Amino acid sequence: MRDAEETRRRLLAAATEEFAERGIAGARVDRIADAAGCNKAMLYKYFGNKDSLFDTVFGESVGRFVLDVPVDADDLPGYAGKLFDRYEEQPETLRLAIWHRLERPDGKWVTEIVLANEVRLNYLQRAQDEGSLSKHYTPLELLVLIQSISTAWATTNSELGVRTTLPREQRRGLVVDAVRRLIAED
Amino acid sequence: MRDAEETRRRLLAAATEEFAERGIAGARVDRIADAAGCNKAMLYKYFGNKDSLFDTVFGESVGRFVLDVPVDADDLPGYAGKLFDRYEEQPETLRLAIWHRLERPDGKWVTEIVLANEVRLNYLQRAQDEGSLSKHYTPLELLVLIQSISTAWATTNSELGVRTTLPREQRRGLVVDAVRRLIAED
DNA sequence: GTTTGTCAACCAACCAGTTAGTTGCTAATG
DNA sequence: CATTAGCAACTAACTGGTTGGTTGACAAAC
Repeated sequence: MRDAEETRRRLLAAATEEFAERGIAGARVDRIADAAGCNKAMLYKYFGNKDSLFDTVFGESVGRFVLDVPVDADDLPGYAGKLFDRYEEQPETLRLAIWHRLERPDGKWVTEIVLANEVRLNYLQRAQDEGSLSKHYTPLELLVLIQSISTAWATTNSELGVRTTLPREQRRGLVVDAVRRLIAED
Repeated sequence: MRDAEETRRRLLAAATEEFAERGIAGARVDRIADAAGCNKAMLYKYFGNKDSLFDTVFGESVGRFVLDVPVDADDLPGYAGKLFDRYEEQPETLRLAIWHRLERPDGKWVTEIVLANEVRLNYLQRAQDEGSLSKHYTPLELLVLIQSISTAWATTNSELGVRTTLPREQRRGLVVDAVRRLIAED
């Protein structure tokens, strides 16, 4: 106890879980403080208010994600597979991103995402210039396609009930195969 | 005034807009009643409570969607294009579906979706049996892929800033082309 | 007169954010 | 070493406003 850094970390962890599960409007500040085993006033001291707490949570989440899954322009199917793995293992990242998109329509751009996108686009552009990557799609189009395909299973409505019927390895296989097909030279 | 059916319809329309924009937790019952030009009491009389109002809104939304965009197993790229058009023209449907998935984790299955999926899967299966559709992917896999690709632009983070830079026809073209590539016989 | 639709006012619970006061650590002082 | 002043970490209790949901009085239609 009485360790500011540690308290801050516990609050952030609790907030990540709460926001990922319930979103901004659904999250309860009291629940976060309780889960972190400390008082609400600490939360306001360290993070200002609910909204900026979410911003911090989301920023850190994106930061971790970018570090964990660097783009590999010379093996996009493999890159898509790694994205899939990451979304399977840490679904909070994706949930936070979706909450952010839905609940912050006019929200300013998150610098972490802007930078990550620039880096990715540059890599893809270079790979195309070097001839190691098909030019059928532009870098932007590729990014959009890979992003959506790697999250395809996670964003499918539960009524398809696939999470139980199809094993993870098979779902991963689809993601990798689809991206391979898209960038295949004909 | 004094038209029960009309009042109900106005409430439903207002609720659709409110829920699509703010989700279940973020929606405000008073705002819905105000926007419908009637009193909160009517809302509770017709729909019971906030949650079941959302259920009604979502069910009707899915129903309309299914009627508007019937599956065409013999022209999946065209089908994906029509899905894309529908998501562009009436984004509420997709937003409601996402809110539903996020805020109703343990929610029972929506019968409208279950039925629609069965129909779609059957069509795809039949097309494969008849030989008019590639068997590279299973019907389920095809459905998941088409779904995710047709919503790719709508679910991309705003930081790519594509909504302004790329014209709609070009974004549509990507969706159609990607599906065409996926089901092409090699 | 009875049924049905409408509404303002109301309520208890809840919620984000604040405040005034307490606790425990540390380091300067003697 | 013992005392204590200062300060950051922490807390319980409170506040002002909001929210989902209800009620009872009234009005229109039949």
